[in-house]
Amino acid sequence: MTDAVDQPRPRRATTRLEEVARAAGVSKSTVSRVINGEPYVSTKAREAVSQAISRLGYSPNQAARTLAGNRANCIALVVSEQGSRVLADPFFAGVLRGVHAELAGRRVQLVLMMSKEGDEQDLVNYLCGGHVDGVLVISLHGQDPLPRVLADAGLPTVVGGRPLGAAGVPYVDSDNFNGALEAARHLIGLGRKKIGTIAGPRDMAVGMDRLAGWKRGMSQARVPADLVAYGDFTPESGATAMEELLELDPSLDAVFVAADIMALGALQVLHARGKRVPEDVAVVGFDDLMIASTAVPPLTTVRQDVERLGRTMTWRLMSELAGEENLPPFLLLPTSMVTRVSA
Amino acid sequence: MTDAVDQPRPRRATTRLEEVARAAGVSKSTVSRVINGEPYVSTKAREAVSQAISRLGYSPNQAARTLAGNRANCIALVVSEQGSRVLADPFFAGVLRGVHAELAGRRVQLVLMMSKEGDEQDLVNYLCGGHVDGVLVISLHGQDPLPRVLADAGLPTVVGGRPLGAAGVPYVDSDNFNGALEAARHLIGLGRKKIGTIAGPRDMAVGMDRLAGWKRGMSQARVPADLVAYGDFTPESGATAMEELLELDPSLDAVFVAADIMALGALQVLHARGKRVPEDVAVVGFDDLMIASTAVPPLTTVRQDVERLGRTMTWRLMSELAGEENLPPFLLLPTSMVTRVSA
DNA sequence: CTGAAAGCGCTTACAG
DNA sequence: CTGAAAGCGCTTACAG
Repeated sequence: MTDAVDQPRPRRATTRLEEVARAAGVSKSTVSRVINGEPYVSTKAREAVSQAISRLGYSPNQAARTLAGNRANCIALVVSEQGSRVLADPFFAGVLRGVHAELAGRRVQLVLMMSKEGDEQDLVNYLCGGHVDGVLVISLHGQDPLPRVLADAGLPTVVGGRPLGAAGVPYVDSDNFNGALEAARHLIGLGRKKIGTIAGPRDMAVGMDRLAGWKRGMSQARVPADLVAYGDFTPESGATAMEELLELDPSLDAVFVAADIMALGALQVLHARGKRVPEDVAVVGFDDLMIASTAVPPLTTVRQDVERLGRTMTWRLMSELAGEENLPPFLLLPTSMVTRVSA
Repeated sequence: MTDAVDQPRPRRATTRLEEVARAAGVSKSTVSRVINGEPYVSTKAREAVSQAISRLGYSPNQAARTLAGNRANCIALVVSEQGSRVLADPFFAGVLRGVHAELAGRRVQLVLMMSKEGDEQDLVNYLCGGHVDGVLVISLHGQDPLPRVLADAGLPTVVGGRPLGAAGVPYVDSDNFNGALEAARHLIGLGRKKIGTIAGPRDMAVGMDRLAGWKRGMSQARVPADLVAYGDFTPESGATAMEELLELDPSLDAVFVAADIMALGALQVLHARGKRVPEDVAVVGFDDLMIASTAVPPLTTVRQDVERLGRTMTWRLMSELAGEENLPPFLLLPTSMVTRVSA
């Protein structure tokens, strides 16, 4: 049970606030005020403290700050274990980079947690136990009530991707609907007549929204939208779905694949079936992963800015923590078509 | 400067150890002992406490534990910003998954930090300030002295990938040398005569070791090893390097690419030049990323188990923190050839 | 603008 | 095996 860190190591010799106070010739209170950027400190005191801090290489003890200040100076990024395997690594890494970029300069640490099937209660206990000031949640599946639970507990929470099971909790998402709509238009503009789609999972908002956008684009142009197969954001599922579509309609001449990673599998099947891309079948992906540009042929795709998603989530959360009001309940980030060779 | 979390929010109403003690009819000391799995507690007391804990949904305040116990129950994963962009996302995500898997069940949190050019001192101050019990470092470049500095400060540190600038600091790495050697043998076994390589950066151990392994494999078979071009673990650099090799020797009939991600670029160039893979040119990659199997043609590659790398690093660090002795100074994880179509 | 003092919620010798 | 008490290093009213 308690595997933690067993060894009772000796107290590390680190400079404390008291020593800074002594060196600067002021009280601990004043040092604390300087550290926390409070306004009512004389310039003289402020400078003396700053100098002492850098001379002594002082770094405040976070545990003490948290305990005394009732503020963790720390936010959590929660990823559903399942999700991290599926929605794929590039997504996760991109969000993480954005979160970090936005956190830079703020004195806030990021704790990473993965929610495992069965551990939910522990996770909620921990998060609501005052260890973090707020939570960022990504890779939600189905009707996962986690964000709802956290928000109800009064913990500021921002979700990445529209949460299906937690309406009302603030979220940031790429504009999947319009991105997919644009993809459909692009294909239609190319003069394609038999346009299919490989959609994402039916229990994820990202799957639903991209499918809905594609359907809207098709219906706006009065093109039938009945060539639909589903995948789960893996290349294998993309391959299988492509085979299904080809079976449904061998004369299909275009396909919108709701994720680049599935498009890879689809391209492989088209290649194996002797279909030339884009001559016989035009293909549009979604995401614009690094691999889209090196696919054979280079993949035309709908770009979403995952790093910006991470930045925006973090900004939204930090704004709330700073007490800002009238924050938007959700934010939709624009996508853009990247035209390469496949369509 | 102090952007932190501004709002002085009301103290969250959370159960404390004292309430658990009262509910269980014992002292705070005894509750603490149960929580920390100490031996000298009567079964009766232990059970009463356990029940009270789960009934009250108690979760210990980590800040208080850290402050009182001089133990952070927290380790840091430090990624060099530059590295995270280059050595690529799948690597990072895989390591992270392994770290988390190994941490599961231990009461240790993971704090993620990215080291930025210029921030080194802040980072070192923070890490050495007692906020974490140990550090995992990945994606090191060149002669980065960070691990050396941390280790010298007495902070248990484990590096992922052989650290060039910090000899003596414990590390875990894939056996890049032997993996590359095997790749060379595979190509030679196929009867190829003009075998080139696209190596990784010259300032990274992973680049050096894979190049050295390939050279050894070539020299063991008395095949000249002079067809070498360098890339930086991006598809673009792989493409450029492939062009260089083709220029060096148009009759080249095989290439070992030191990373799948570069192999993607190389395949693209071969395709554009009308070279059939594997008929005209056999290609072997390294890593076995998800995209290797969906490359056109599916890529034969040297598999490294990145998740296991993360697990092993974590195990090594936690073992040290637990006071275990005679731990290995470094660990090399085996790689394996995955034969697909490209070679 | 500044300082003395209380208190955050735990752990840890110490005494029993 | 158990409990009372001190103390970890900060922040925060409070009084000046």
